[in-house]
Amino acid sequence: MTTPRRRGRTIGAMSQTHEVNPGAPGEAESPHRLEQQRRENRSAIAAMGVDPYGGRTEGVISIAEARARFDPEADAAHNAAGKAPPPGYADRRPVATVAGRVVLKRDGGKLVWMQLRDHTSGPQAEGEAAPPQGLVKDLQIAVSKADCAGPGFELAKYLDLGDVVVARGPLMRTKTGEITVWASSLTMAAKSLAPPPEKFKGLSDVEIRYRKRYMDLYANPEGMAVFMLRARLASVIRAFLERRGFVEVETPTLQIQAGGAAARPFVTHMNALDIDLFMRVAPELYLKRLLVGGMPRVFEWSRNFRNEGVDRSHNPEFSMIELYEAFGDYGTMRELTESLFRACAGEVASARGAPGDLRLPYGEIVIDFGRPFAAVTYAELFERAIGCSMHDQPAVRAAAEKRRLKLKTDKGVSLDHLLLVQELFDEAEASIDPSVPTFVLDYPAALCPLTRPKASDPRVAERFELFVGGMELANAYTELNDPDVQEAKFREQLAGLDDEEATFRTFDADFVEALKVGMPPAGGLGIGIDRMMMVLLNQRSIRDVILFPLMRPL
RNA sequence: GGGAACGUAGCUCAAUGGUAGAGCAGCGGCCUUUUAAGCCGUUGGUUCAGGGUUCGAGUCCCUGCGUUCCCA
Repeated sequence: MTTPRRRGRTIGAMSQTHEVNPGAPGEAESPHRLEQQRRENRSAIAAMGVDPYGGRTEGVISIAEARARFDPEADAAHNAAGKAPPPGYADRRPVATVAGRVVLKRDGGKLVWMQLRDHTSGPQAEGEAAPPQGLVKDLQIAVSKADCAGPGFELAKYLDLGDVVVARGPLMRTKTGEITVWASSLTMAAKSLAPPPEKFKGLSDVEIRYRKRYMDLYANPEGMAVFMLRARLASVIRAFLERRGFVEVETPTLQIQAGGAAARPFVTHMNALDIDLFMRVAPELYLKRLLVGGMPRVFEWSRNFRNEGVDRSHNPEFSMIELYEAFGDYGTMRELTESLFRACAGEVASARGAPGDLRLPYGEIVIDFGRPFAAVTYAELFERAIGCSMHDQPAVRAAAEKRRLKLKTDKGVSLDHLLLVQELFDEAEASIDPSVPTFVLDYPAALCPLTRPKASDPRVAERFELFVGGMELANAYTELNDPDVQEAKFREQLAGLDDEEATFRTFDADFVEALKVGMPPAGGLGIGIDRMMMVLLNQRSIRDVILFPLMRPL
């Protein structure tokens, strides 16, 4: 067989399996010319006897690991030995096997340079101190005609940007100072038939980044860094909760009734039983059943589904940590929340290379998770922002009028005092300093019917919300455990529903049955994980912390 | 739900209503220490889709599709 000498030249008489595939379906749309050229290069590689799609490979280490293994002394000794090493000289340079995508290629004739990227690496532009947080610089490999065994050198000539290769060789430093794998072998792991994004500017079209995350992750390593860190934070959260005795459980995602939150559910249908089912909007009512059963501390990493709008801080499916602690209350939840955020911020600080510095950037601001979180009661915040007591009914109505809020419902019914308070409270929320994590405590009892009122003042419920970066990130309660009170509140809620809401909100009789069995007093907490990640990882949109956000089909 | 902006080569972006361009990628050539390698040559377009105005539309108007931002 003739070994191809130059890339791109048409290869004749090939018997390999990876020739251009004329039998592919959809003949009407012939491959793009760039894809066609890559198919030809694939054929050329196959003609060398190299499988363009590789196979099992032992001993591959990450690029970060390879960089860490570089030994300056062994490299210096090797250089000192010169081209004619003295007898008895042994090359002590560590040998690394690395795998990655070819993101840059410089063909110098008989010496081909490439930059390999994996999940631990990214580009380091001139003048920049380091690649994005948590990543090392892409690793250079050199493929020399003289030193690379087998078809490796010829293979290098035919590689396209975006191909995945495996290189093995000693770790050395070039005379310009760059740590490099001087390849003794080079094999193919995957041929990329798709034209790659711009090699320097990456992929900046946000729509393509969300729709084709597989391109985004390698073209924009800062995105990779976000998702790798998100995964580490998930581990931190689980470890934190387990250390405190919480048990991770899984409860139904498909529910007969979508309870636990006032949100519009997705509806689906089960054929076998011929019933409609709802995707859960919250795991709450099942987790509380577990407290009844005797599990003292439970949490669920819950994917919730809410059939509502999509914007910068809402995706129809989102992750929430929900947890319940028997014999706790919203005070124990507050301590837990603050400690958990601090633990996560600490992990981010370490990844940023500044362990212990919990001042994390978020857009234009810096959020300090190291200082004690601020706390203010609902009533105080209301009065400070609106200028009157929330209990002063005429003043509240006047404040609402002044702000041209609508004072009547669509049906012309005059809005109740507490609803006006609630409307005005949006303005109070907006007045919270986004750079200071702030607990808002003690909501009006009438606004949270599933929460236990304060013994000292039944007008307020033992509930808090945590605001960070201008978003509500957490919500906690002292849970109601009196079945009769719970049932009455449920019925009261249902009575106020319009016809549309009533179709998917029904009375959860079994949950009341469970409370009759007896649920210990408990604190409950929900944390919006995606929003929490936005704040910790400095991402402006929820779509930047969700791998595959919902996109309208094209 | 209301308002605004954007959609041009594989990617990143230009183009007063008047011949659709550049950089990168690609293709051909040279090169064994390159660094977004370099040098010479070169290919590549249904300007999101569909209507309309005009002698002439990437550009102006309308509708649709998609995305982003602001507001509620």
